[in-house]
Order: sequence, then C-alpha cells, then structure tokens
Amino acid sequence: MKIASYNINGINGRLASLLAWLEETAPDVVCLQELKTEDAKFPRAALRKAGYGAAVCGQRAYNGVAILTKGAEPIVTRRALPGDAQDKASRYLEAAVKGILIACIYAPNGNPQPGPRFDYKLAWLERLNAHAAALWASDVPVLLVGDFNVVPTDSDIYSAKSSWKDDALLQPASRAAFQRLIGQGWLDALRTLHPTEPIYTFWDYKRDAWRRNAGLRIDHFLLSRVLHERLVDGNVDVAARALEGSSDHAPVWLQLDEP
DNA sequence: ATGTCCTGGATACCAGGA
Repeated sequence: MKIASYNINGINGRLASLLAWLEETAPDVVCLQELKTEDAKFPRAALRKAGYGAAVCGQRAYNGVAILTKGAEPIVTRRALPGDAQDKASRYLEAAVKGILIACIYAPNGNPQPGPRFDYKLAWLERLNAHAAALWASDVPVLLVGDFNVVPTDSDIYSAKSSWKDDALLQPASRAAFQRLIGQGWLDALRTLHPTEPIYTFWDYKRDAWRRNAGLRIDHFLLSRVLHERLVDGNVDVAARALEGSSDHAPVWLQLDEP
C-alpha cells in the first residue's frame, strides 16, 4: 500500500501535472494540502476520471486539505481538529481508508514570529498533540501525515544558520511541539528510513533555492504503534519539484506492508 | 530588505499568505 502526501499549492492551477503524477506513480492514497479552493471548485470529476475518490475540506484562496483514494471513497471521521470551534481554517481532515485512519494535516506557517500568527501556530500544534494522544490511546492504525510546517532538527535544513534561523518553522517552541508528538510514541517514518542523509521536502521559490538544493524537511509521516512494523519504504519524489511550474513542495510517499 | 508564486478582487496591478 503506497501512501503519498503532497502540498500542491493550488490544486486547480496544477491539475494537469497532478493528474500526470497520479498516473505515473499510482499511489493508493494521497493526502493533499494547500488546495486554495473552495469545495465547489474542487476538481472532483477529473480525479474520479483518473480513478480516485476524494474527501475534501476546502477553503477559498487559502489552506484546504483533501484525501484521495484509488478506486474507493474515503470514510470521513473528522473535518476539523478539535479544541477550538472558532478556528475556521481548513487544515485537518481525517478519514478511514483501507483499514487505516489517516489524518491529513496542514499546520499553520506561523510567520512572522513572534506575534499572533505564531501564537496561533503553537496553539494549533498543541491541539494536534491533544488529539494525537487520544488517537494513540485508541490503538487503531493511524497515520498523521502532511505539512507540519516544522523543521524538526538542524539536520532537516540545508543550513540552520541561513536566513531561515528566525523563521517560525525552526523556532524552539515549534520544534518542542513536534518533539512532544514523537514523545507520545509516533514514528517519524522518513527519518527512520533514512537516518543520516539529508531529506528535504520543500524548496522556497525565492533565492534560487531549488537550484542550490536549499531545502527544508517539513512534510512528515508519523506512524502509530501498530504501523511501525508495516513500514517498508518511503522517500521524497524530488523529480516532481524539478518540473516547470511545480509546487514549492515535493510529494513524499510511504510503502506499507499488508497487515 | 530582498527574492517568487499562488489566489482573488476589481484590473490590466495589488493585497495577503506562504
């Protein structure tokens, strides 16, 4: 079972390349972030034609997450992260797919920091920690996947002394929130599979970052206990980032064994 | 401070977010 995550940065503007990528890589499940479109303008028909059912939590212009499933419809279990009824941003979608509970995550960017946007990021990650603890306790196979907007350690960026050092993605409080998740027992799948090599999932459009390989690792797969032993392989599809008109993220994928 | 690219609103650029 192949599961991918892709911050697409505008699904309608990149629909043709998304469809080509789906055909080429044929993942069983795809978690998408930054759709930047409302539900009514989500390209459901084109994806269905490509063989994918979809659950969508859209929003006009900003945010937006979706879960695609090949030859099936996701069974939605949640459309929002619990803990703040006032938070209307579309950043969380949870669905049961082929025996796994999949949480598609688009955490807040949090810049500039300090400030209210950073406070919101930390509060959101705290709510994620609380909900993740409940999911962990359920003993169900769960995958927390998506754009966490956190660079977990200095090994997850081309240079921690770069212009990114004051960015919200690298701050100790952001990292502490991510580490609290890991502390619950969740497995950082990509880092586990590739313990020492650089892994990047995002290259800024600015400063010629792709050409310089000035990347950051901010898209993550976190596996609940029963999924640890099913982890077979995983990596970043860097070729997709090299294409003309690409998102600033590359897709990340995992291969899980059958139970 | 800058770099670039997305979306959407009232235009043939700008605001806001990343």
